[in-house]
Amino acid sequence: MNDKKTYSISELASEFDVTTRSIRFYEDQQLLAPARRGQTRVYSSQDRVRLKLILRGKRLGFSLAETRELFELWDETTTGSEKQLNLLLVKIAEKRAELEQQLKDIAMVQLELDSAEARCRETLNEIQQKQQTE
Amino acid sequence: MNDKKTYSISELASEFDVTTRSIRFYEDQQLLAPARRGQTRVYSSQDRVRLKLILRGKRLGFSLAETRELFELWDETTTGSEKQLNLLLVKIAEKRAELEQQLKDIAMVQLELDSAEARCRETLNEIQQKQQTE
DNA sequence: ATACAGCTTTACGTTTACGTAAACTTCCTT
DNA sequence: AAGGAAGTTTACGTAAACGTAAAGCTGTAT
Repeated sequence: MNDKKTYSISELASEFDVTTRSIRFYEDQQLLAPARRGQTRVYSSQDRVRLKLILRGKRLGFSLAETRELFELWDETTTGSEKQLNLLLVKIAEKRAELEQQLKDIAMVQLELDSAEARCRETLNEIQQKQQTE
Repeated sequence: MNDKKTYSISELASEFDVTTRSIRFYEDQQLLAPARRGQTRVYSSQDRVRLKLILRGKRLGFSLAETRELFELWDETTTGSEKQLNLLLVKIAEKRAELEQQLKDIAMVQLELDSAEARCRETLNEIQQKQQTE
């Protein structure tokens, strides 16, 4: 089955370089639901994967609400009714479109960085030419 | 030279589907600096480009502060000192790394969407099989 | 002349995503 | 037994990115 290893909150926090406060907040926002041993949170490897996904979403500028929505989509892939599932396919397509827009945006910004770097190097060259002739 | 056309704040707002409030806020945060005719803002085509860049940054999850930093980098490509310029190259490299991380993240999320879609279609098939045999 | 459409500033309100502090339990170590 | 180290809840604070009035100026169409 799945890795049966478990994690404490601070293990996950240091592994992913986030605060425990953040992890608890994600739980508060329904993005995580760790087990408890007494009142202590015990994270499974699935929980760990979810955390990884949350942080990945953040790097792409997803809000926590958006990421939670994605999780809900995923969860409903097995349980949903026919109508639900068709709606899901639509939402998945929407997310795809979003990602492709981001790919375009990244390509554009990369071009801008290329351009900035080129100008930067030109100016540096000019400066060094001057210093040679002085 | 550059397009000498100018734009009103509401023209830009409707073109890019943002509120005038947002545009003024970007100015407040030093991301835009339109000319004035009397007290009315007059946006040049360069201003328009900057706005486009701001929104592109937003789609990539950049904060306004980050985008402003990028603008400052760009502006300094002509004026900076040698030390400045070398520091700039470092910053540009950092941004590049960020973008490449985002590319990886997007690829991963795309795989997850593939997977979700597949599961979705499977479940739909099962449902339809059942309906056939009933 | 007035009305209104579009611009302006000022300023308080709101949401998101946490930070930070206080006060408490639990378990281990010295 | 006494004190940390790591966990917990509760709650107020904060930065970012605007939303949302309120109140006023400004050109122009009726």
